[in-house]
Amino acid sequence: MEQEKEIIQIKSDAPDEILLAALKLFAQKGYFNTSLTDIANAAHLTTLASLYPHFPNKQAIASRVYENILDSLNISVDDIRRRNQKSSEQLHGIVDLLFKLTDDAPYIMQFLLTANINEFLPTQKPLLETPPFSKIIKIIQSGIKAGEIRNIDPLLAYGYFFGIINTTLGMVLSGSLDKNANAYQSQTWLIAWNVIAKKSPCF
Amino acid sequence: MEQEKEIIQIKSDAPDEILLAALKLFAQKGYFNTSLTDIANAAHLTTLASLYPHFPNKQAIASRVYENILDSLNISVDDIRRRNQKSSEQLHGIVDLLFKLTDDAPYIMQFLLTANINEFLPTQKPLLETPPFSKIIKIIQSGIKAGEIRNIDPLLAYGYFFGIINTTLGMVLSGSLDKNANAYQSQTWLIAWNVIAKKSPCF
DNA sequence: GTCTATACGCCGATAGAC
DNA sequence: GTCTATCGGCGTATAGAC
Repeated sequence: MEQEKEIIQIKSDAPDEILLAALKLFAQKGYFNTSLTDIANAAHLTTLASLYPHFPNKQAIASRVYENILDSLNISVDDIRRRNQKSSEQLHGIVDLLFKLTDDAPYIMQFLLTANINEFLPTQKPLLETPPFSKIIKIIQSGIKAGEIRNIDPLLAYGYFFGIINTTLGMVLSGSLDKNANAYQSQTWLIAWNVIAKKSPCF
Repeated sequence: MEQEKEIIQIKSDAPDEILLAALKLFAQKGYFNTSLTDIANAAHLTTLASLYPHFPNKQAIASRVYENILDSLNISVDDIRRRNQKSSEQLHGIVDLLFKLTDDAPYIMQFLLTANINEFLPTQKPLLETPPFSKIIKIIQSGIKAGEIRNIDPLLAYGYFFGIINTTLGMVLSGSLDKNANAYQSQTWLIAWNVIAKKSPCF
């Protein structure tokens, strides 16, 4: 997937071809069903031994995949926050990004949404404590302060909002929903936003 | 967890002690991080060899765990449908069940919500195609026909509704939300229902 | 049905030539 | 940096006594 490569801004030298192959396999089959031989082959190497000059072990590969995705997300979130003032606009930008990623870089979203990262990277922080996601929590907190978002526990608001978004995207990725993510975006955004918005007629 | 035992109505002979131990370990560490030795020890056997008179292999253990949970859920869903007429009441009953399970039988919910079952049971049907869950879809379809639920793709409605419910429960199970599930139930039900209800002031 | 002992295979990892 | 060859270990599974 060429898009994946661009989106997580990887150059095309050997270690990054490895990371891309690993991402794809981890997303498709899961970490434990993916052997180093699988990764080597997918990265056009004839043997797993060729991985070791680039990475010390299997976990390190998964770690780099994870960190690259988080770094890229973090940059995007920063960009979105800079370009937009209101929390609603910032959240809309993030939703837009996630829907685009689902259609253009499905492996990234599959890895983020369905892999249980702490099962194979027990030392890594859980998603919610990483920079991009704690920034999203901050956006919600700002929205509450500014009176845009209802005054509930920000984490609960996060759960409601991204529960809707992520489950929808997960069903697109798994094929349960048969159109691409883009087809559901405006409708899903509206519903998710109304769930947490203060001015919503809902509550 | 004694509750787990009752809820999935397992008798306490040897094979079921094995299943209970396996459920707990699969939920906590994941299928691939759980060895047969782990399961044997947790089930008070001194060696993994003692598992084999009861189950032919590791997959079979996981399969039985999965099937027992689904059977129990299926019975509960049938019961809820029998006792309630309106789709709203039936969904409320199911939400009630899921919140109770989260507090009383967390391993069951963890297994259902966070395990990627098809990664280690590739031959089993995905959750949404199993009897209890296809019945939930039917409840939503009935609600649409009856005018209780908005006229959208039932699968999308399922995603919105259970996106909110399941994500909330997942955050309780992971500790991201610090109270027990019961503390969030009424609020979360109201929001999830309003998202799909036709008469909601939302839409 | 539960144990001891053991076989077997796969996979992660290393050594060393080129 | 990529290869061939090989090691070591863990985890699944089996044989067979009791």
